[in-house]
Amino acid sequence: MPRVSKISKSPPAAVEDILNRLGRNIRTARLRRKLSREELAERVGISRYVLADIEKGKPTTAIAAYLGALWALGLLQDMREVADPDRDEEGKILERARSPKTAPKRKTLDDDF
Amino acid sequence: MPRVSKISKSPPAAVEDILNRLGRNIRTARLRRKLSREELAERVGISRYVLADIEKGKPTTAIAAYLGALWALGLLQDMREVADPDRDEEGKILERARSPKTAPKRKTLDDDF
DNA sequence: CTTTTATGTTAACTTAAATCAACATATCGT
DNA sequence: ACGATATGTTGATTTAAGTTAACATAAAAG
Repeated sequence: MPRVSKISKSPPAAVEDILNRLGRNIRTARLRRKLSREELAERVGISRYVLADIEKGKPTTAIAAYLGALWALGLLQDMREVADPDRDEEGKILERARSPKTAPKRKTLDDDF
Repeated sequence: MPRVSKISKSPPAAVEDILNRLGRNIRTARLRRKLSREELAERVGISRYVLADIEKGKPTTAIAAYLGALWALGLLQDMREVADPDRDEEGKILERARSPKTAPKRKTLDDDF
């Protein structure tokens, strides 16, 4: 992507790690299934060059290409819970602090005077 | 990405679903943390426009932008197990079929004649 | 060894991803 | 109501992502 973002040019180590990991995992899954790059790429709908980039963990490659590879390998379901609000404990705490779900008990009756 | 791949132009429904989900989840996490698009985008190292694309689930956006958003929200660890070979049961079966890990028991002794 | 098959590398080309500026329109707090 | 902040939209610009072709090298299969 032109005017390449900082995040793509030099991603934080954590992001780079995940990217390399993902690439390796996709490669492993492909080899286990005895697929060549060309075969898998064709099923995904990309060129073999992009699949090579994916296996290398290239940051600037379109997310759909990565997800397409997972999809063609039958591994897309692993993405379903990513950033799931139900599992985002940090977020839930912050939300609760703002708008307490349990209605605060009134100390006194509304109409006591 | 120019010469846009088929997978990006018209992703399979499953991929589109995951993409929309991811976008929504990132948005939810951002709002819970009371961050504006501009604030989060700046932390990620992208423009507010790209973050808007991400929350819409745009297929052609660089994977690093998506991962950067997860990272800035403290949700990147959700990606660690995606396509993990240890959890790829389908792949493990295929591999086992090819090269049986348990050495096949010899029916007869090696030196029986 | 020889022939496939898989992958690496380079170069040329097309086109849209990402940025910025400017303005419009919510949405929120006071 | 008001002003401030957040987000939507448009157009112009830049530049690299993705494609193809061609050739090189590596690894399997015969």
